[in-house]
Parts: sequence; structure tokens; C-alpha cells
Amino acid sequence: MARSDSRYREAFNRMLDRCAVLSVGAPLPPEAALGAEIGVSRTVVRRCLARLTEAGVIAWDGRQKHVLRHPAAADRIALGGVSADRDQLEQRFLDWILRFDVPPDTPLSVAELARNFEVAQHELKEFLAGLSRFGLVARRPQGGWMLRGFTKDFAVELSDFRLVLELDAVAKLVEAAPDHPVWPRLAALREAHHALAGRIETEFHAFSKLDEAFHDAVNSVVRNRFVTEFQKVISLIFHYHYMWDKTHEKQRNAAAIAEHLAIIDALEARDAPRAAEAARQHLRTSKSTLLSSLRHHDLG
Amino acid sequence: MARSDSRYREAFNRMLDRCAVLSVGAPLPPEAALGAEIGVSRTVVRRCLARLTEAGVIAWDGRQKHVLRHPAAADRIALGGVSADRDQLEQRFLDWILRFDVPPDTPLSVAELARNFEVAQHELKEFLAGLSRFGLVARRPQGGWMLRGFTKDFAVELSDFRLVLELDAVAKLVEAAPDHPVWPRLAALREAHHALAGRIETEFHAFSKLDEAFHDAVNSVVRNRFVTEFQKVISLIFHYHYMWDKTHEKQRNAAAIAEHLAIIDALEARDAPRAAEAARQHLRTSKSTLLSSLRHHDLG
DNA sequence: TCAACGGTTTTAAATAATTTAGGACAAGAA
DNA sequence: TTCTTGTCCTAAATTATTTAAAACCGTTGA
Repeated sequence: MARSDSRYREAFNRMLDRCAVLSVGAPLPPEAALGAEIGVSRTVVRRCLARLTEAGVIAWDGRQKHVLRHPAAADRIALGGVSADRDQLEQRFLDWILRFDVPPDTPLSVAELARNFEVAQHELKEFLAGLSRFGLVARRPQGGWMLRGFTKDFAVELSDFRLVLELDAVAKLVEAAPDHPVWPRLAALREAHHALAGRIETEFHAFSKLDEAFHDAVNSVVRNRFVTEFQKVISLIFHYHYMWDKTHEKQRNAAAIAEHLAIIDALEARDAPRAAEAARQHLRTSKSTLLSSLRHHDLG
Repeated sequence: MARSDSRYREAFNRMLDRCAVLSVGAPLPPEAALGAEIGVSRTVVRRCLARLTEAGVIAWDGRQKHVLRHPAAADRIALGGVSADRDQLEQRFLDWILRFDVPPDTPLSVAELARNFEVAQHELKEFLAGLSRFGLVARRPQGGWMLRGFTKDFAVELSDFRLVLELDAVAKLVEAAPDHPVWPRLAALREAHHALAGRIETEFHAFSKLDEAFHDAVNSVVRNRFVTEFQKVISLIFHYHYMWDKTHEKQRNAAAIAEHLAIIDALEARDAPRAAEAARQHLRTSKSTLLSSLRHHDLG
């Protein structure tokens, strides 16, 4: 009928813990102090105090409140299932779209999705509203939501946008101070790339993670909330598509490693034009890989 | 108690119109056909038919349904106030923040905002969820929303991001085909700029709109949903700040006109480096204007 | 005397319940 | 057989209700 009282339940248990460390007969701090301590409003504190009184753990009369006995395990109240946090929803949602290859223009049922992901409907709606800013989903005129999906257009525009952002990052990186923390990161990445190149015959699957780490490092020099927000989506999408398209995976990954190393070389040489050109080349490859993986999906 | 039936009300009135053009005794099309015609589901159609029968406008028995009399004006049902559309909400919300200079870290009351803007609470929540992707608002841990607001950091990051997008647009524009529709637009804008420059003593306020039109034209060559989405927010924010900061407005606008013309010159000459440099110069000015307007607000 | 604390009330946010709309399926008429 | 309607089920929109937060005010005790 109404909202859950999990906030109260959790607060009550924490209040029990609070009483456990006090000796019998000791006074409790004022309501406001307890609220601040537990991170909850006075209203909740008072509800908890009332229950503690009822359970005989404390005596409470106005300002006089002191511990009567130490709380037992039986005094605790069970709290409902832990709700999954917000960030995970994003991961799981994109995972669902990409892994099950949901086609574009699919109507999305908020009710069904909320059930599957085990989140409240309004949370999912909020999430979709956020995604709609990226053009990944849209509202339908009759109501409800629709997946605009990973069409060819989407992939092209995403890749183009990524190119713009990443070229900017590369340009900034070349100008970065010598003591910038990105340089050790790049050096470590260079080693990791060389190491993987040596084991490419057997471990080419490990490249996907390395790719993510590389682009993350490059973009780390750009301190911009808009860029950061986009990178999250971009990296997820490219990450999954890497895992998908199994055609010539070994060759592709070997080539990508070489491209990454070329970028690192140019960056460490502080050669802006060469770095830009290397990045452009790599993203061109990336884009065509993304597009070809979409074509495979269209056909199959 | 439940959702509004405005969809049904509107459909009913349109159904009346539909009957009015039929002669008395004529049969009505099947339910599905009516639904398609009016753009509504069969459920609604059947509700309307039931009411029409009750009102004696039609006779309805299974497949037999025909007009009994022409509908009168009294048959219509009044429909509730027209709900404002979604796009306007965005405008009005940003308008509110900027015009009333809501400080950063203000808690936003969904209930109050919904009242003021005369929209349903959940619509506003959806909207806020969308904005949170741009980092303009954020959820508070205890629940509710908070305006992160136009801090200095926000302005800097926004300007930087704008620079990245716009330099890309300029680069693309230089490469645009000679018959691209952007060229006539730029030519018209050049005239408009010259015209305003002549009247700058008295009509410098008109520049804000011209600025918007100029940047819109430049960005029109980039066909990218992500860029488009951002431009909407960017142009709104810069637009309002132009209107605010009244210090040296005339000189600033005159200077900006010159900067715009320099960009147009370089673009029409297809001189990529010069165009980029001119754009960079203009956006630098823009950024410092935005920042100084924020400083004024901090002090006052 | 005043500052801190608690009682009370007002208001908002979260969420379940309720109502309307959409769509699927089956049965029946043409 | 095919189109149409009757019926039912599910989902989305929207309100109502419950919980939480916060403001206000009186009172107590140092």
C-alpha cells in the first residue's frame, strides 16, 4: 500500500548495536544526536525508541531514557532483501540488450523488465529516462518505452562521437606535464601489451579488458563530467562487441595491439600529429569492427 | 484515484465528428477501423460506442451499428486542461534555474516544482533523471533531488566540451560539399550580422538570438544524435547567460559579431586552420563571458 | 535566562493500488 | 474461410497512502 519501512528497520538494528555498547542504566544521547549518528531523521529515531521501550530494552520518559538490559539477538528485526544499487542496473541492462541481441524498435515493458531485474518499476523508469538522453531508448507516443537500439546509424554516430572525444584526449595528453600520473600508466600498459603480444596465440581473449584499460587511461587526462558520462556508455558497448564478433578475433586483436603501441609511442614522443593519426587509424579499425559485427547480427 | 481518461474524452469527441458526416441510418465501420482512424485502441472505441449508444446517437447491437440522429453540441464532453508538452518543461525548468539564479546544492522539491510547473510529479521526476546524465542535478542519499547547479567547474567543463564539439563541426563544415544547404544559411547569417552591426548602437540586445542561430547553423553539418542532444542544453545555457550579464553588453556583442564574421570568412574560404583558430578565439571569449557572469552572481 | 531538547505538525518522497488503455485470442457471423 | 466482435489479460499512468524529513514551538534544566 505504501513505501517500505526498511529505513526504519535498518535504523532500529543499528540502534540496538548502539545500546549494546552502553552499560545497563546508562543514559542515551538526545534524539537529534542519535539521528545524526545513524544518519536518519528524528522521526525514525523516535519510532525506534518507541519500539525499544516496548521491547523493554530501554526506559523512555521524555528526556529520561536509559538502558534497562542489553539487547538480545531476538530483538533484531529482519530486513527485506537488499535492493541492488543503481550502477549495477545500468550494467545489467546494457548486458541484457547486447547479450540477448534485442533488436531495434523493440517495445520495452517496464513491468517485465522491473520484474526480471528485480528493481522497483519507478527506478527502472528513471533509468530509462536517463538513457533516453543518449538516444538509446525513446518514449512511444502511446506511452511506454521503445528500444531504439544498436542500429547501423547508432553505431556510426557513436563511433564518430568517440573519435571526436578521443582525439581531444590525445591532444591533451601530448600536452600533459611530465609528472602527470598518466605516464606511468601508459608505460605499464605498454609492457602489458608486449606481454600479451607474446601470448597472443592462446590468450587473445584477454585483449578486451586491455583495450578498455588503454582507452580509459587515455581519457583519464580529460577531467570533464560530460566526457566521463559518455565514456561509460561507449566503453561498455565496444567492450561487448569485442566479445561478440569471433571472426578473425586473433588477427584483429593482434593488429589492435600494434595500433595501441603505435599510439603510445607517438604519445611518449610528444608527437601530436603522429599520435592523432595513430588514434584516428585505430578508431577507424574499431568502427569497422563494430559495424561488421552488426552486419553479422543482421544476417544471423 | 487513477489515471485520467482524457484519451477517451478526446476520442469520443472525434467520434462525434465522425458520426456528423454520416447520414442518419448509415452503418459505422468496424471497431478496429475506427480505432485506426482515430488513432486509439479498440478498448477506447468500444467505450465511446457505448456512450454514443447511451446518448441515443447510434444504435449498437453486435455488428449492427448505425446512426440514429446527428450529434448535437451538447453531446460533446469537456476535456480537462491541456497538459504542457515535454519539450516545454525543459525550457521552463532551465529558465527557472537561470532566471531566479538558484544556487548550487539547492535541494529540489519534486512536489513543489511539479506544482509550479503544473505537471505531474512523475513527469518531473523523469525529467530530472534525464538531466542527471548531464550532471546538472543529482540524487541525494536520503532521497529527493539536488541541483548541482552552475558552478564554476560546471561552466568550465561545459565550455570545454562545447569547444571540442564545435571545432569538430567547423572541421566538417570546411569539407562540406559546395551544394550543402549550410552555405546559403551562412551567407544569410553574414548579411544579418552586417545588418546588426550597423544598428548595434540601439539594437544590441538582438544579438543573443543571432548568436544562437549562428551556432545552430555551424552545428547543423554534424548529424549526430549525441551532439544534437548536447547542443540543446549548451545553447540554452549560453543563451540565458548572454541575456544576464549586462556589463559592457554592447561592446561584447559588437566584438562577437566581428568574431562570427571572421569564422564565416574562413569557412567560405575553406581555410581549415584559420577557421579553427577563429572559432577557438570566439569560444574563448564566450567562456570568459560565461565565467565572469557567474562571478557577478557569486558576489551579488 | 537561554540554549538545548522533545512534542507536535506540516510537508514531501516513495511506493502500492487502482483505473484506463492496449493487445491477444477465441468464437461466431457473413 | 475471413473478417469482426466478445472476452480476457497485461501493462502503463496516476492517485492514495504510508513513511520520512524537517520546521516550529513550548518546556526544562543548567
